[in-house]
Amino acid sequence: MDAGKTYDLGRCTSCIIRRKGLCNALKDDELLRFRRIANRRIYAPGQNILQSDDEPDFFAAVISGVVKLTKVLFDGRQQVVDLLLPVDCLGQVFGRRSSYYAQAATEVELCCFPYSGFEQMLEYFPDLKQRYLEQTLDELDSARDWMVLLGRKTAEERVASLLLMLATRSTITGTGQNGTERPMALDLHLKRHEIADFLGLTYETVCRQFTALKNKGLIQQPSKRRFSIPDTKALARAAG
Amino acid sequence: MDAGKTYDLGRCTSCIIRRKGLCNALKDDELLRFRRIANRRIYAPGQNILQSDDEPDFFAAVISGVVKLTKVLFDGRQQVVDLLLPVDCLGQVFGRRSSYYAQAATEVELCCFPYSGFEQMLEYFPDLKQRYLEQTLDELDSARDWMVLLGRKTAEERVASLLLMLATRSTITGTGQNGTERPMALDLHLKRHEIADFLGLTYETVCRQFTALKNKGLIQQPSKRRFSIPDTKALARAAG
DNA sequence: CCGCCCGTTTGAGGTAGATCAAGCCCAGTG
DNA sequence: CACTGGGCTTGATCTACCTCAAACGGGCGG
Repeated sequence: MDAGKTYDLGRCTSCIIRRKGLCNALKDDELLRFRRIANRRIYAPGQNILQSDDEPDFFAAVISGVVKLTKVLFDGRQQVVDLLLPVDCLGQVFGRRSSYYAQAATEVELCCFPYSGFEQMLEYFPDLKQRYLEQTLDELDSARDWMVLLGRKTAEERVASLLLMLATRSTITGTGQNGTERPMALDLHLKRHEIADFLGLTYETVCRQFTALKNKGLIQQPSKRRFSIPDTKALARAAG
Repeated sequence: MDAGKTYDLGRCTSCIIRRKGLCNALKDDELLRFRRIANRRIYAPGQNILQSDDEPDFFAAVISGVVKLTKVLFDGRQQVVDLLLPVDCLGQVFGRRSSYYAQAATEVELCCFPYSGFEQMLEYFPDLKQRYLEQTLDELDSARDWMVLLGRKTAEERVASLLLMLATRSTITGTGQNGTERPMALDLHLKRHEIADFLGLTYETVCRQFTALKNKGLIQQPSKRRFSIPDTKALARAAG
């Protein structure tokens, strides 16, 4: 660990994903080299990050905000295939080209690396590649879970699943310091229309399911975008 | 390449996936070591390869046949999340546990490795890990394509997409030696019910869409399980 | 403060696909 | 050969969700 020696890691030191993202696979001295090729970018809500036919130019980690990955059919039908939250990664390495659109759903801050540099780092630091592999395997798992949702769940189950997933991941929640249940909460920055495109529904249906869940007492809405989940288990049951 | 030297690679020499599977990342002398920990298994159609709650015991590559990966909801609703064809891999590395069922859809031949051995090999041969990473990224891409199908495509588009996908992958086709179009064909070993679970439909709907596609002349059925596609472009259009 | 616009909600009616229910085909078996 | 059972096909009806439409609400510029 090269104990005692310190490095000027600048913004990396205080970076909120330092201990969770890909870069956690790197020791401080290694990170230094990584940092040299990194630069941060900010995107406004709704702004495009990648077009389907763009020349790929960078690989990035999400630092804050939510990025929507969508695919679109010839006639405009859209499907959101992933929501990237802080720590998640974005970009096609190894020259692969597949047609996503990446769009900022909220204000988004990215930590970007040019492809070539990132690929060299993967080669150079086996732990980094290992980490990236495991992260990819996780994404594959959750994509498959989502396939179950899209193929087999009812509208209500889909909405419940989404809320549960977001509440679990975006842990605004105080997650009971004693480990016990405690109402979870989340801020929903997605429009009804975006939610619909993620769940394979129309926005009207999403709307109706929201009010249905509220009427059943499974969710509450203390403020405009804040939702809270009084009974996680019950919502999980409703989600299948 | 250690030219001139030959190794007793036994069955690996003639293995049909040697040049396409993960093991293609290994040189002959490396493969020798790989082979030592491998053993082949045959499964009968319908036989379970992995249960959701099994202790994971091996990692495997498909040599022949089709393996169905399915997830199932508490009340029995099923979703096939992937079809593994020759070259594809099966198994959860790095101690990850996620609840699939893997079932032989046809007679299946697997090339199996104990987890521990396989993980050591990954560590030891960077090219192997690289190859595995790329294969995983490919699977993620196709999972996402399938999400579009499940979330946004009509029944007819789904069936057309499946046929197209299988025809493309299982290349029975003579793919016109001059590169020109030529009717593609495929053998369908899946039951209507399994197809339905892959497409997020019921088997009756799948049935109706098959006859609809036949009536439109988009597919033909020369024999019981053989299908042929007279005009690939037209079917692709119907698939979205 | 008004009015506009964008997103949301709610209603009424239509439809793709699910569900329920018969027959059919054919391979395997006695 | 008839019998049986599993899978396939087709028909009739039902319904969850889509579509179309109208009203609502609140943030923002003038």
